[in-house]
Amino acid sequence: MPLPRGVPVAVPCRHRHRLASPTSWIESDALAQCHQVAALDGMIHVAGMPDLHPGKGAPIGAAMMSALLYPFLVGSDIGCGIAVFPVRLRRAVPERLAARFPDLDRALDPERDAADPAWAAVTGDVPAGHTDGLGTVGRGNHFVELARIGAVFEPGHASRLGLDAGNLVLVVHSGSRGLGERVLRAHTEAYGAGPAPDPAAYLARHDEVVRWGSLNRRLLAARVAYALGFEPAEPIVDQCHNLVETRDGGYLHRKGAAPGDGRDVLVAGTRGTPSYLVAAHAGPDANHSVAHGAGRKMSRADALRRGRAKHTVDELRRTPVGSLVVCGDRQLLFEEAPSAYKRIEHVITDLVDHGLATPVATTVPLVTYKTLDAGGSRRPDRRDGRRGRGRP
DNA sequence: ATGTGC
Repeated sequence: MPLPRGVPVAVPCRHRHRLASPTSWIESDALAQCHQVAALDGMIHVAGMPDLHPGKGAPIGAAMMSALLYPFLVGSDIGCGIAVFPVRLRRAVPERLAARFPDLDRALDPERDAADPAWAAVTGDVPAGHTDGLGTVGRGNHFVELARIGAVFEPGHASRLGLDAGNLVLVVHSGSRGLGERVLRAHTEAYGAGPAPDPAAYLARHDEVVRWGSLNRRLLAARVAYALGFEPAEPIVDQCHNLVETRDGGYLHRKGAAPGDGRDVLVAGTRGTPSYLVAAHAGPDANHSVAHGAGRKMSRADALRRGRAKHTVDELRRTPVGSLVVCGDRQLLFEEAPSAYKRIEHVITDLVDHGLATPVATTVPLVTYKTLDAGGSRRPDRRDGRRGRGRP
């Protein structure tokens, strides 16, 4: 089948270039990355989501359809996704619940933690036999969040999901904790950024990693459920936004783009603003995908520099919606500040305006767990908030 | 987003 080259980039956003206006802007760097990807051998169609932003070599917030499979387009965190679990708790006082959150930086050890009830989430074998890091949330933009259903836009749809205004949910955003990185590295060491000569072999390992990511989100939810005192349950939604799937005889790569073909997706806001549960109905123009979150507006370095000038640690740990952010790492707190992200409302408006999704309900944060660690080799606490590099 | 190196 002959395939076109140098295809156009469809960016379903109100604004196609970096703008000074506070709407969902698209950085020119990210757009340039889309055009680079569009020029790859075999590329058929590149769709940028409203949360598009620059990544390492490939854009984040993009769905890329190609006749050839390019592992680097999915990146190292294969299997990363967002799941939403029902929470049956009577009262939800953020301070009390934050204090009861389990340590999600510490892996569940099959031997030492053999008696932990959260293991019930594992039915069958652990994919790839990979028990390292099981039950940990990771870093970066990953989080585990107890939230309350806020606005309900589609009551019928929400009820079918078992959700009504005021209900509590647990939102889990986590990936494959190093396992996907191994799979990408194995390819990259042999073929660099080139396509997979044996797509089936890559896909076999990739699919295991995707299953591992989903299992780990269930484990995280189970750990939190037992610690907070409610029964673990199956997720209401669980969509992976870093993966490749076979479709129409080609390979659809999603990098920070959620499957949008008739599925329900949680589009993550920030640690301090609501997230949106949407019914996605994206067609071929958007490569059957929708945004996965608010999308970074600033690089981590910029967010750190500007955040330190603009925010105090206290105001980032107690947010405008009244939620608490459990984050021992001050640097991460600044990097992940709500002001480092686009406004989620604009991303959702863009999805709606382009007919890609219908908002069902919002989830409003109560407690967001990021990490208890103070961060790498950095010093745990410095008066001025500046980071030392390494210990004395 | 990582594990790893300064």
